[in-house]
Amino acid sequence: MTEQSAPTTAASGSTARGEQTRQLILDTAMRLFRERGYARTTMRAVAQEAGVAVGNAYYYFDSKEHLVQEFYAGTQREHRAAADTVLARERDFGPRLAGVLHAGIDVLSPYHAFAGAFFKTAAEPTSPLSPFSAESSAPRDMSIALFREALTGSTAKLDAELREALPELLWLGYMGVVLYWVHDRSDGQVKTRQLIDGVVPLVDRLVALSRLRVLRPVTRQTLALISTLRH
Amino acid sequence: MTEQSAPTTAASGSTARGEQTRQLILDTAMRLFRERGYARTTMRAVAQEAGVAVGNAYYYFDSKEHLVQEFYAGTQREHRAAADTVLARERDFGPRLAGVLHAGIDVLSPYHAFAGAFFKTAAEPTSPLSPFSAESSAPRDMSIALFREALTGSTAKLDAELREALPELLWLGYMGVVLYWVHDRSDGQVKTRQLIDGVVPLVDRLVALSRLRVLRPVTRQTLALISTLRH
DNA sequence: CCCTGAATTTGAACACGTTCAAGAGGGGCG
DNA sequence: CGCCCCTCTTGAACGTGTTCAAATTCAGGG
Repeated sequence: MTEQSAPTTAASGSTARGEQTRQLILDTAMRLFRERGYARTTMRAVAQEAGVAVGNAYYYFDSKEHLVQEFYAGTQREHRAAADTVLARERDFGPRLAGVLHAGIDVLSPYHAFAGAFFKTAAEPTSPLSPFSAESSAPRDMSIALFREALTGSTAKLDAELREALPELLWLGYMGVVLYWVHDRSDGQVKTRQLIDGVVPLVDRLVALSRLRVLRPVTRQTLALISTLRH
Repeated sequence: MTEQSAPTTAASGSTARGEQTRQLILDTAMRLFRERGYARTTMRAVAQEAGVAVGNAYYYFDSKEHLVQEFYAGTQREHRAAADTVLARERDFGPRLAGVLHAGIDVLSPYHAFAGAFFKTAAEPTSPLSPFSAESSAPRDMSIALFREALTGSTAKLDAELREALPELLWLGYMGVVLYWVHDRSDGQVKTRQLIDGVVPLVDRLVALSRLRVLRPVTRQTLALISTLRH
């Protein structure tokens, strides 16, 4: 229930004329995506079920894929909310990280069937929907902030430089987890849960080890490489 | 100019009747993909330029995306060939790995402009074109074999268990490099080269360090996790 | 030389995402 | 009230990937 970035505020009941129509179309589309999957949901069906003309849907959304972008933003907000309850409770880095990761998958769960299509659009670099694109920087930054919070709010001790760079790496790892989840055909996507529970202690231990003398050069080199690649 | 996997051999001039047509369509499509990009190449244009009816293209290829799969298989063969010259020369693990990775990007280079579309189809888990799908297991296994060769043909000393599991991890890392390359907008994709040159020494060092007492538990845990996730 | 069955080829037709010119509604202003 | 202008709505039309029943080609047997 947080604010949108749109120019209209949600404070009063009377926003721009078409706001209700927009929401109706979006809700209808999301329902059909869940019921029929992405590919088998036609824009004509969305329009018909919402009781508007097909062109009207295109007045509010640039394309069918942009409907998915709204989904992306929505789950992002839910992820934040779900993670916050865990972050308020835990202090250790491991459980905090696990909590954020599990919360992300929790939120995505109802959409597993059509999440493939979601990732399909996300993978195309020219698409504004790519999680790496400039257009997605807002939700991406919010997601990275979540991992930063998991780290800085914890009792973990680590190098200042690593502390700065790690959140983005954790987000990248999260993208990997989501990729695994999308391909995960196990019952209730149990394997993804196992992946999280197995990988978190490893990350936790490696972060602790990074201060060791033998691993210092590796840490340094890694951070240097990242800063090179970032321009 | 290596052999195809098709049942017909290329030795005599008389293969199945339509083999030439098939190749003509494929070559035309690849040329148009390079010239105009994937999205702006219509199947009608491919058919017209190849001098056949549009339905004929669908007789040989199940879909437009399946034309991309042929591209995938083709570059796989070229990758093998390009990597072999490096692997015949080098003995150290680092240079061997770097050679294989650079060879892969070398082969892909001419297609950078339309590689986005390639990755788009590759990301969808339900698609047979996904590098993780059962249908792509042949090229995937060939690619993994390439990394196994880079490792086993080297002088690197490492745990037997790790030696067994590492090639697949290296292939996974290679997928990551390709993903980075697809998004790489730097001139001539220099940054991808920097990524390879920066990451290879790190991997090399970590593999060496994996035998150290402090890192043994981490290695063990990692390998255990992988075997859990593989069923 | 014709006949038969399979391989190949054709192009009109279909469903879908998307566009766009045209209109409807409705509020502010003279 | 009349006029204007901006927001919103419409649905026919376009271009695309794909399908399919029909036509064509061809090798080999009779």
